[in-house]
Amino acid sequence: RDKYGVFPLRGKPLNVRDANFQQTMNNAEIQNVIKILGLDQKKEYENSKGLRYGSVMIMADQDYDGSHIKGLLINMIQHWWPSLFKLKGFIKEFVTPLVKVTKGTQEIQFFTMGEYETWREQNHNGKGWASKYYKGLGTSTSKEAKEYFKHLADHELAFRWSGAEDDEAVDLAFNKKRADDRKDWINGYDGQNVDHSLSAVGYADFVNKELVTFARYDTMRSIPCFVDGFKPTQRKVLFCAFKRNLKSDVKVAQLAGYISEHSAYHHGETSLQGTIVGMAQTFVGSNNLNILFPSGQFGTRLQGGKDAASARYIYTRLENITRLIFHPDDDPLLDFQNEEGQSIEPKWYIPVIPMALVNGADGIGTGWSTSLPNYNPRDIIELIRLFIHKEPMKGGLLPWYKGFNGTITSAEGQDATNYEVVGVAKRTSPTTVEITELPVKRWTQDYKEFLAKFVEIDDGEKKIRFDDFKEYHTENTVHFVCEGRKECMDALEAEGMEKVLKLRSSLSIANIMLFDSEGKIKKYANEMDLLLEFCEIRLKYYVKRREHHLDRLRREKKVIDEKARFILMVVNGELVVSNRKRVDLISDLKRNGFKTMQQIWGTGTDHDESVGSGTVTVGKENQSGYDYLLGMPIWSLTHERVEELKKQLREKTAELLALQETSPEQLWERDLDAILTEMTALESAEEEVRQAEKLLKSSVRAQSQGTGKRGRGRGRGRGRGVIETKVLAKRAVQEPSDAEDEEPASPPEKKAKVEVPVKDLSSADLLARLRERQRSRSLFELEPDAKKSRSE
DNA sequence: CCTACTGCTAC
DNA sequence: CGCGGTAGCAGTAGG
Repeated sequence: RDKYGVFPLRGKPLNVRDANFQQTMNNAEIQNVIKILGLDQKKEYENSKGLRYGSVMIMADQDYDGSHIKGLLINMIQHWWPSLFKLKGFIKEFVTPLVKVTKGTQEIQFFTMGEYETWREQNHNGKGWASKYYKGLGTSTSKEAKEYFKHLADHELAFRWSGAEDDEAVDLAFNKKRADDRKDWINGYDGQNVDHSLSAVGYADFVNKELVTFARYDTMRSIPCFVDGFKPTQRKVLFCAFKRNLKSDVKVAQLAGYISEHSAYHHGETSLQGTIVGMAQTFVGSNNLNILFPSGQFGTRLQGGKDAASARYIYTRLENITRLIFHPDDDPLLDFQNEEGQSIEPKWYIPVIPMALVNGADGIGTGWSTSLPNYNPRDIIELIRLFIHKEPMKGGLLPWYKGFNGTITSAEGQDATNYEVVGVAKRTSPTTVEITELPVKRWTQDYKEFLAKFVEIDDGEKKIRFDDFKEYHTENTVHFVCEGRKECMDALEAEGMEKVLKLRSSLSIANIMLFDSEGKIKKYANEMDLLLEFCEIRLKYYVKRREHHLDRLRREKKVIDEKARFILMVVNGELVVSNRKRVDLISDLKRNGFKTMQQIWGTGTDHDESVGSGTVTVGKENQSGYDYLLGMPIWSLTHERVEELKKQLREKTAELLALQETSPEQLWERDLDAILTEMTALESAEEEVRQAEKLLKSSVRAQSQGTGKRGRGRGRGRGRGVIETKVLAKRAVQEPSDAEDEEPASPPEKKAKVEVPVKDLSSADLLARLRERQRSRSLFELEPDAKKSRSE
């Protein structure tokens, strides 16, 4: 306690290299470190004299983000106190074991995966030893921590400066302007690791062997794969939704826990919860086809989804369309990964349509970032059909966002990478302008603050200003009604409403970076480049799918065939099974040409036979391979059973013939049709809700007229403890004059009971009913499995 | 013209 | 339990 000080950092420290003065001065973490060490900004240090400590030892989790944190701290010293950076033994790190193995009282710890793997190879794959992975510092117990400090020398690793290349390495990693250099840095990584068993490591080695692994990982987790459009975390969500067969609602927080457990997710659950919420959002500007259903408040366009309720209040399940897009027949073709013996999500899914284009993508990694807008699934499907019929996929696609009422057009004169997105404003009377749509990803709340500037100042100087504006938005639509003097409105119109009201924004497709099917990062010139590559791989996978299932059906048919023949021989007395030696029986079967399970399914396959009445697993206990015959219950050795099998055989044969006569292209088109049908159903349900909302809105507005309230102010922020739709419905009935959701300061007017027209009741009611109906729409049987899911 | 913000998965 | 700070890149909006 007299000689050591401990200071816990909170998350990622500031990258001081290109931060401005203000930001660094305001950064509490940096200021604390300076104060604790007694650092002097201007001083050149020849030794640690004048400092309050002789050295700094960084102790971070032994994971990628831990490496990043070490790097950021090194970066700070290198940038501000190069003399200390060079000072021998001033910066050190504390290394903790990654894996410990125990056998009785023996214990061995490993500081690198390399060491551990070597040991395993030399020790019969670690047989007889129990292994424990240390995922973070928190995995270690207090007792272990004390052990570490007792043997400090084993855990201490000093950083060593040996020349300009060390400074260059840190600059390469943290200079904001060197993203392109970092691309080469990451691509050039050869897989080497820092040897944590040594006593010192050079800075350049740290950067090139350890920090680079963070950079690589950061890019992989932030940038999606073009095949399914998912980042790894999103893929884990879908994998677990399938694994859990998520057909009935589960709490988002609970689902996140399930995913952590079943897909080797090693990060914080809030981050994961955010990913789940993002996959279920439906507001304009989010998903065109959400694969998870949002049951509860998942956020709206009012605040770009930031207004989502907490993960413990909201529920989700698979959308009906999800399994139509990620077809179960493709599952056997996927390359499922393995982590620490656990089968986890595949390298990528192979959706029927390119989901990367449908829902777009945004991501920021190290070295690379990506940005891809959304496109219309119907347009995409039309182009896919052209591809299927080997016609040229002429024309391109325009970005498209479901529910967006403005326009998106190719920017004129420019290169083909820019689009213009325009909202909607209309002069509806000499003194009125109505804004009914904002550019995509301009959120209503932000825009309201912008509009407020038009009413703020009345210095007589401003040519264009509003006296007032009112708001009649819904969750899904924008509606500002701006009132002002005729001269102002004339001036506004003359200058161009879209320009002055900032209803124009642009959208670029110049940075479409995605991982390809081989896991290599690749730049796509435009959406058609991506679509074409998708179509090619997808068609290959329809060929594969067809072959796989033809093969499966043939083998399944053979099993039924053999069973029927076997039973027939038994009941006809041609084969005696009772009271005989096992070996004789088996040689009888062989002589009669019966195939073993292994012969039918090929060697090494552990196929579950689920064709007959009893389920027999091959190759577990009995090696004869005839269990599927000899293991049949005695009561199945009847003529009736033979008839039943014959019927099964006919069905299998029909199925096989049908598939034989279907081309891969036809399979694809069939899947496309199914998606379109479901989309149509979804859209009509949404349309009903929209109509009901419209009806409700118009009646509310009619009632609110004449109250003379000003639709201006700071907004009331988040409604706490209430769901927005309920507020809407409730207010429509009880406080019609307050329906704009405004004026936080003034208490609700005390009124006598408001007469509620019948029309209102019914429209509010209708809306609620429709929402509920949409909510419970399901292709699947709902299962009352609350208890089951808990036990899982 | 340069700065600052935006988006998103992570700490 | 909610809020807020940090990284990383490319492009757009703002002062």
